[in-house]
Amino acid sequence: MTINPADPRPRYQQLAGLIRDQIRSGELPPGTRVPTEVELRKRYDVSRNTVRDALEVLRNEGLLISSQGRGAWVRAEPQMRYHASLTGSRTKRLEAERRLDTFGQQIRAQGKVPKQVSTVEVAPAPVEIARLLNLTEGDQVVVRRRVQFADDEPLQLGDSYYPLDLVQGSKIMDSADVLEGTDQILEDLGHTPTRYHDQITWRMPTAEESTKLRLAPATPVGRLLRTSYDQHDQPIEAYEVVLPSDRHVLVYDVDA
Amino acid sequence: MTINPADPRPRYQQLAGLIRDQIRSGELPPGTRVPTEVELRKRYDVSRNTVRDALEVLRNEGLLISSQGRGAWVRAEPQMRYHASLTGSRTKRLEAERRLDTFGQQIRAQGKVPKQVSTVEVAPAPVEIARLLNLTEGDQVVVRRRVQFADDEPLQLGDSYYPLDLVQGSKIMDSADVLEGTDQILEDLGHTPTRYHDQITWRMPTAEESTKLRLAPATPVGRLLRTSYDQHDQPIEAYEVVLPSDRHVLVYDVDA
DNA sequence: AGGTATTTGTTCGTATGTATC
DNA sequence: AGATACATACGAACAAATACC
Repeated sequence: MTINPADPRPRYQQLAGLIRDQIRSGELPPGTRVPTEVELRKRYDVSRNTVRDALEVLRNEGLLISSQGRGAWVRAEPQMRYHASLTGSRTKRLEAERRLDTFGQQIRAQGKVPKQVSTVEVAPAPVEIARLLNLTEGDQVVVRRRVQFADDEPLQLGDSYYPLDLVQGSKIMDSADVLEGTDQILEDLGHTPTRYHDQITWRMPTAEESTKLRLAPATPVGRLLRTSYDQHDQPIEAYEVVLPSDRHVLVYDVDA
Repeated sequence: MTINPADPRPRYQQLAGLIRDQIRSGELPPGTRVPTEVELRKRYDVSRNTVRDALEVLRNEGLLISSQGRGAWVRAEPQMRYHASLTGSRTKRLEAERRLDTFGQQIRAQGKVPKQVSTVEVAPAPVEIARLLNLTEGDQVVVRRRVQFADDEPLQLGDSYYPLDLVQGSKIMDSADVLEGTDQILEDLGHTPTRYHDQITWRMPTAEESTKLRLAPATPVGRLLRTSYDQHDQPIEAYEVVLPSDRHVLVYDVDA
């Protein structure tokens, strides 16, 4: 594999393509060191700047991470698997069917130490949330915001919204960690979650998210917006999680 | 506002910051032409390459669009959103994921004209696909690749992989559009899809995806990898869709 | 602890190509 | 056709961070 001057694509794009293929094929597995700029320069007979342009393309695709004085590496695969749902007959309910809220258990199951920093406030509902919870824009909601860590690495940002009159005075309004899980508390209040409605989108992070989650450049985030309904089919919670692409996979099992 | 050599940040980052602020403040509204590289070079007294590095940063953030011979502009706001899966009322059925294959119906339902360009080939299975289909790496699979459009706007890239001995000689190997849907054909072959296993990730697009999907810079893509299982719980298809963030929302309804 | 080599990051200069006006 | 503007590509030098002895 070499750079072909007759190829209509620019050299740096060709080179980016060659390296990308090596990553895809497994020839350069996640975590591997990429040859240095000088080595690539020799191997493909282009200038160092052209090598740099190629690597820049791959950095922007999120395939590589580089750091000054050390080198460049193929970015590692996501570690955290979210079994967001597990339904149905054949698989009955495995332990995977858990509220995302019970974050600690999922992290411990993966051999890591969970930590979270929570705040609770009462605020007017944002439009989108109000609509999901059948409220009028500006109605008060209780917001629990959490930054969640595994082994002191930030993993995700999770905000839960509850209609104020539903949870007023309950433990949910306590910013301390709720060990039994918020679902249990909702159930104690007479609202058992029976179904979820999930909307998944993805985008580039805001500067704030970037900081809080310590994101590498070119790391997009996923957004899972889950609405929970109780036994009367009333919406009782809207849960928004922001998930860095390099740390998560969402998994759904669905019956046809 | 000028570049300050004493500032610890590199010049191109400073310049990117200055221009970014002008965009944020509305001084450079969406759609406005950005000064040419040569003008910026004079105004801020840096080299043209440094100006280019700054503009590159902003292009990667999605704030600018440039085109050769014409100039650079502040990017205008995005367009339409497409629900990759539509949900109606609440039902037990997980209608979240009707087959994405029945692409045409969904598009027509939104008053748009569907179109798709398909190719079919037989190729060795990539590692990840082989694993999902219970094959050995390198085993042959049939690959149906589609670029799907709505009103001549590209919406998504969808590749289906089938074990070769399962579909050999069937209509699936015909690159013509399969009007009844590939699920129907699989059923005719004695394999009824009964459950799906979905994995969702997101990342930055490759240059090729960017071109095929006509993506604006800094538009991340979602990737849905769906494995279908038949009545004997044998994997019969792996389906990979690449979905631009500005055109899709994934929706799942899940029973607790 | 200290110094040197290595490696990526920044910045300039320069030339040429290609698309657009 | 000519001018303008962005794109590609090379060379060069130095800075900054890291690794190694």
